[in-house]
Amino acid sequence: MQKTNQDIAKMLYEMAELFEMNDVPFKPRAFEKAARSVEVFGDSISDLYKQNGKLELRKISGVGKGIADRIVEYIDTNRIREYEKMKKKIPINVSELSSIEGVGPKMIRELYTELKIKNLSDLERAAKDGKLQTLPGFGKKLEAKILKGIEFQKTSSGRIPLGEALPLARSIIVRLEEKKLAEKIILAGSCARWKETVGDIDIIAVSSRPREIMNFFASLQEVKDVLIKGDTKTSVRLKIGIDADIRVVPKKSLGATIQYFVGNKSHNIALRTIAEKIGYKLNEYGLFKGTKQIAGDNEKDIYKMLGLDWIPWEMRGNTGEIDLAKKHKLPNLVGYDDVRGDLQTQTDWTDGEHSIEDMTREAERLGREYIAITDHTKALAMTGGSDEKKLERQIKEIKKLNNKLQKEGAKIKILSGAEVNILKDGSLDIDDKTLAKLDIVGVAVHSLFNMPEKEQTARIIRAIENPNVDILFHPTGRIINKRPPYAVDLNEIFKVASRTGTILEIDAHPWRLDLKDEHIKLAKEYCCKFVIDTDAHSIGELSYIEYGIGQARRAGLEKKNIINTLPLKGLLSKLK
DNA sequence: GCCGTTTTCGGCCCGACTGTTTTCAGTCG
Repeated sequence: MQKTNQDIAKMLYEMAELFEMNDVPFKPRAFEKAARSVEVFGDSISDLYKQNGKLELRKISGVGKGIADRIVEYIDTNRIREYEKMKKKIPINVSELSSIEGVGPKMIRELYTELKIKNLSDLERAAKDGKLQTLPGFGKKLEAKILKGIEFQKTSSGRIPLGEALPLARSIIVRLEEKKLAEKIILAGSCARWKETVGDIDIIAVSSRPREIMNFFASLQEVKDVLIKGDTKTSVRLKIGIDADIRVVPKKSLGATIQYFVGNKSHNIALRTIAEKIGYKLNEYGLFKGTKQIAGDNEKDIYKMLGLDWIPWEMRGNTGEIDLAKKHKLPNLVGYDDVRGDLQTQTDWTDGEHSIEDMTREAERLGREYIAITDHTKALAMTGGSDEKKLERQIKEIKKLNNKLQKEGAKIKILSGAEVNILKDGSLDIDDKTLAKLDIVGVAVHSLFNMPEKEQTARIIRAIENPNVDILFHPTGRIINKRPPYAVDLNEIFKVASRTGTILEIDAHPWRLDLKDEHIKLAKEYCCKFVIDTDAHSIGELSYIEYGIGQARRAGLEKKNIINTLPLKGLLSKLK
């Protein structure tokens, strides 16, 4: 089995913890840093090594000779001798134990040497038997905390989709604002970066009444447990299964705090390192020269003092954005108001909830200038998919509706389309004559998700080579936290899409977000064009567009890369 | 082990909070 970047990262993380347990200096940080880079690296590291050799691996930030050697050993032999040696000395399940809140490498070592605890069930038994509190440095509270952590881990799913976290975070913020305890409340963390899944919700407040905010936050109805409650910081566990943190800071530090809580860890470390090199110190209270704050009340000044352009929140992942900011080459990102129309929607003609007219009126209310109706086609029998005749009927119906709306003075225009199924051999389940009559033809895989990569890739390529096809819908088919993407060679797909002018969809539905950020980045390198649409099956889902724009911004897309930022006329000229 | 406006040696991000102990190490983000 080929090693994925995730596999490699996991191994490096585990080695970092083993070094830490053995009090090896500096190696833990080095391995952790390399693991983080590996985790977010765009291409397959196994492929990179096999195609271009070991030296290529040194291009991954934080990977030098030593770690490159170990990655190669892992890919080639499926094991790392040094890891196995350490593991033999301390034969315990480190990643399992350290996944418990409050349990770190030093405690794990203590637990093993004193009580021979090797895994989670050992730990649970010892805690329940009251053995932990007998150890030096441990006490009753710590034991109870560990038990709670184990209990939580059993019921928690880890990260939840942004589509669940963001509405919840926004609702908490609304209530904080209504309390009027703070001058300013800001949503930070991965929600602010529009990351597709969220591990915790971070909120920043500027207030002269921090105590009251801490109390109010800890008493929210969504809170299951209070983990930490201090003077300026409170951390709670939410019933939904993730944590939420709030931090109160003085106004003069607001920019620095936003910087600190929005950027991911890697981005922040990189910035602090830059600061240090030019004789400054950066923390969540500001940028300091000695003890003097030289920037901090707003973010732009901090970036400027570090010799960088201000970096949009979505891009802060230390994946090349800092270098672009240094060279003044950051992209001019597509804005949240730039998308003019929706190009994938389903109606009650198939599996959608609402009529074409209802969907159109809601789209107009949202400010869209056009909406494509793209109901499923016949191979998806369970959705009542359209055949050629039904599609012809729908085209007529849409014409009628367009006339009616125009008479009423509505600005929005309905486009006729379809979400056409790609069959096993790459042919489509609607004939070419009918496809040619539609304004928009999107194609998608809805069956045989488990085909081998080569066949799946060939299947999709044949479909997008059809001259009637405009868009490839949800190109990888993944459902976040539920269904993995099907095996497909995206490099090949993007190459062909670029050649045939097939537009790639960024499906904004928060359970899909397909293409995802790093795939968008890759497709951009092939000069592909994109569309951001909602895949809405009801009027409420038409507002999901912001999730897709968030992903596009994470990948550095500009307005010009996205065809539905064009007015209708311009858009139609780009379709086949 | 990594890295270089301190470039092949000598440093390595930084602060809040907790529990247990009484001055701080460990954990977390």
